[in-house]
Amino acid sequence: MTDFLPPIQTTARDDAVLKALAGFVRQEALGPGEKLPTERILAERLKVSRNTVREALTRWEGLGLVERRQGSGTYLKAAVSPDMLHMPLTLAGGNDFAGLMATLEIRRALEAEAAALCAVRAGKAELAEIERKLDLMEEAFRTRAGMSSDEDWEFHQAVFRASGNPLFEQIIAAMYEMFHRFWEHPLGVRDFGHASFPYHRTIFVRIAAHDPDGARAEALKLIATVEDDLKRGAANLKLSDRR
Amino acid sequence: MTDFLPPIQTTARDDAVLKALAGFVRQEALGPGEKLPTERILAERLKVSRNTVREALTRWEGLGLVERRQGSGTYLKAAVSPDMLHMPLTLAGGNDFAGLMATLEIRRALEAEAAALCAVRAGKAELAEIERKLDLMEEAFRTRAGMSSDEDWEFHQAVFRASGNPLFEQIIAAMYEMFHRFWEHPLGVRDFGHASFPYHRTIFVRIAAHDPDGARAEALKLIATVEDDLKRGAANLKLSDRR
DNA sequence: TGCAGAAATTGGTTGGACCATTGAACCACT
DNA sequence: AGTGGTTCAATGGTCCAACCAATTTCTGCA
Repeated sequence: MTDFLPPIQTTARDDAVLKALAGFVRQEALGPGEKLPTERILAERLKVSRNTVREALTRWEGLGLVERRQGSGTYLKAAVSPDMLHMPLTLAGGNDFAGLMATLEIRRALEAEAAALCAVRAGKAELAEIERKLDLMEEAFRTRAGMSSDEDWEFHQAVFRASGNPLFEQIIAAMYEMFHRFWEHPLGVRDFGHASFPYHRTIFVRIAAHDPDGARAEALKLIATVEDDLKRGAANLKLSDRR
Repeated sequence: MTDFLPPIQTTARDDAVLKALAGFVRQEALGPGEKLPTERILAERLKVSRNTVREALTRWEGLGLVERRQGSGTYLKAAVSPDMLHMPLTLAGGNDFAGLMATLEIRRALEAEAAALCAVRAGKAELAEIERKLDLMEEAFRTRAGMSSDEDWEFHQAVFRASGNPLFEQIIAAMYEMFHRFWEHPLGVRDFGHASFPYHRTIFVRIAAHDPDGARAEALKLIATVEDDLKRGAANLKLSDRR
């Protein structure tokens, strides 16, 4: 009675185009930045309409795999392989306080884990790079008497990169815009992020000591201070104006 | 000299179409499942070609915002607002052992944080739902004498859902396929995931006790056992056949 | 040689046409 | 009444041919 019949698949033109194109990219060993055939040529070779090719490429463009430049051509933006994992995340109302807190929670998760991994895996070169970013950040903090979002971000990026897992950097990079939209306009809180400053060095110390649990704990403390700042800012301005 | 001039928008037809459509959806208060105007009507109303409308809708379809059914219409799949944050992530090369370990590290990060958030936020209803899934999983474990990936997954999903942050569930859902590609063929390890079984209940206990740090620690233990299983499996079969 | 303008290339858009699928209305038969 | 088949309009999917707009390349003059 409850027999499960999966729906059959009849036609999937543009998907087939994408699969063929992925195979082509793989065979030609095309990397990021390289140009792939023009839409007209693809349409002719694949025996489909140029319109169909465009729909397929639009999909890839939406996924950030490819960049189209009018008059020039279509270029790869990222490595593409047949077995790729696509994660289109959509956060409704990305402009309000709740949306920012949601992304911050993701950041806390990743930041803690990346710091812990970093403590296990970072070699001398990675540690030196992280410390260099840390020095730059502290220097900027002294001269300009406050947190500098750029240098701060570069420090965190260095940690993510040294985690040895490219996924961390990718995910966090995708959220960069979201974070910085508020970093630049920190809800009217003076000295926003000020409280998080000391934890940058403590994180580094725990990483350098190859103490994953300690690094994780310090990272959690850092995000907690940022979260407190945000909550304070949200309390200051009543936020009733935002839709 | 370094004046930052935002690039002017000379032509951005399909983006404009999407913005207009988002405004329309908002004004008409359309929710998931509802049908939006046909491509022909949209083309006529917006004074653009139907092809342009199609490209715009293809973008939304790729983002999972919309579903097209030939002969029927185009339907909303998720809430859509003009200020939405899209984070299309594409993770390459998830088919080898290193790729799986990389995703597992992401999962550890999210699982730990979600459990902690859950301990803070989960109400009676959410706790009951999680325990229900837990009971189902333990029942399946007893009757079939082994871990059941479906019931196991549903338990974790319930935790993510109760975290109160939709991003967790989205990210983890996108990785579901990747995890299960190996779950089903567990590298020749007998009783794969067996060691992780007891931690499911300990996680729940810590969540129910509203102990975020405890829940986080238990979640970390659970993932650690899975990681050990994987490493054991990778050591068993030499893995030299996988590209 | 250097460079401005012409020409070719390439993605973006348009309008129109036809196909494949869907779903509702209708009809015939039981 | 209900079952099944047919018709038909609506809708997304594909195709074609042309033109527009941005970019690149070529060409010829100074």
